[in-house]
Amino acid sequence: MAARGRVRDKEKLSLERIVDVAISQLRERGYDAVTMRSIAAELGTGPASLYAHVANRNELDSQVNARISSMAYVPEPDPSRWDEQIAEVARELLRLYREHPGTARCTMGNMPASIEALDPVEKIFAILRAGGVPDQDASWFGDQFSLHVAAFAMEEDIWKSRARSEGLTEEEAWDHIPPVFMNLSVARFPVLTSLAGVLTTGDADVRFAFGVDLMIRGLKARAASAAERASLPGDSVDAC
Amino acid sequence: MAARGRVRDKEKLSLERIVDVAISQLRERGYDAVTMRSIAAELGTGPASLYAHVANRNELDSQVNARISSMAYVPEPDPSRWDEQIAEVARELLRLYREHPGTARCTMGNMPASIEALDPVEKIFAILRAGGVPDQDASWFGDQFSLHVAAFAMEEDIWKSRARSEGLTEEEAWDHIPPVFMNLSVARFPVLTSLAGVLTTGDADVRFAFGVDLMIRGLKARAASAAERASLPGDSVDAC
DNA sequence: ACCTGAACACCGTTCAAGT
DNA sequence: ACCTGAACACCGTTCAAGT
Repeated sequence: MAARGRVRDKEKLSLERIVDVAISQLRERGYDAVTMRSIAAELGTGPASLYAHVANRNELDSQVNARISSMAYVPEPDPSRWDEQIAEVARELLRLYREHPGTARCTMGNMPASIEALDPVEKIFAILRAGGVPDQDASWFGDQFSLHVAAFAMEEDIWKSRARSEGLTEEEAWDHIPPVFMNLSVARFPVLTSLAGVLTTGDADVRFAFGVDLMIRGLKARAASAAERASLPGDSVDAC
Repeated sequence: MAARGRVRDKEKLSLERIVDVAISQLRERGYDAVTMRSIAAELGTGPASLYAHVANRNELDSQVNARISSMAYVPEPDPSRWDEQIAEVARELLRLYREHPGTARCTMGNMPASIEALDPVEKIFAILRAGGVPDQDASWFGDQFSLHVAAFAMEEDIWKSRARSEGLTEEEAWDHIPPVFMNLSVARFPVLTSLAGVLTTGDADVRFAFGVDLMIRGLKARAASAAERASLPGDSVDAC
């Protein structure tokens, strides 16, 4: 029993265990504090051992990204409410990034990640297709939508890390913002100062919902205007 | 003359010179190769000297971001074509990030940056206001729009850096993508495989224009629907 | 094939000392 | 106030050696 069950608590290294530890450390210590060495240490070995399972730090990030992505729940397509379903997916992805702080920074620059991470992507495109979104629009939307969600999560994560490293709570850090806009020169920033109140209205969730809403409404608007005349994305854009 | 003009070619350190060197190194070597030490070396001193002008690496990034942002040209508001003007601003910002590779990574997580960097922001809000966009929508749009543009530039920059570090040209790196989608299992990824052709259609500029177009159209669509009934951002979103 | 210890070539930042 | 040399406490990665 003793000679088997836990002779040593090293049960062989594997990519899976490495990613497990990486994600748990990401959550507990934040992105900057997780290193090859800290991961190796928790696994009871030296950093060199990790390189038998992962090519480098970038690939580790990519694997972390794949793991998080593969955890996303995406509903079966319901054509009558594809737009709400896309908004739901956005919230689900943000929820996952938040539940595993630090992982958003592994995502940016690592898209589309690995093949296992494509399952949720497949489902997102299934929803768009069920909703009748034209293939080309759906394709580009998937790209920009994923980027936007990841960027929001990353920015939020950096913001929180920074606040923490300055010894502030999130609320305290937030409280530093409104005065900045209030105290701007009215002569130099007439619009910004007049917007000061509204600029700092709404928490992260509201801002996120707004951004996602913009993209979904934009997609619908394109379909509507395509009904009149065939239009390319550049439409109002590559005129210049 | 010799005793004055260039006794030594160290003409006093300053934040300005440090940022100058940082940006020029960012452009030439890419984000990862620019360090406090490399900047100091080019200025003929040691890394410790920089800390008299900049608190830490994060603040240097923030200063680089401020410098780049302040270079953005934003046109005077023309109410009749505010939407095209916003698209122009997006292209101008992307152009700046591209002209100074590596700086996009200084921007993410550093918004809204410093006060000097707010001049372009003021002008963007002036265009939105001239276009009749409601204050709250304009405010949230400015936030999500800036994030989206910075994220696009950052992703592109990381992508290019990665390609370069693997000894590939951008074209070669791009060529690796289509086969990935082509060779997916049709059974597991029926939608993705059917979209393979269209997924890899369009270069970076087209994708960028598409994303920006979505956000602008979304903003207009919100105004249109607000005409019928007062609506909050959550509308189709915080139902769940 | 997998794992390891030790080393290499770096980092950002601090600090006492100089001017 | 600004600058410096030297050091501290780290990094990611490599490599010869072990199993």
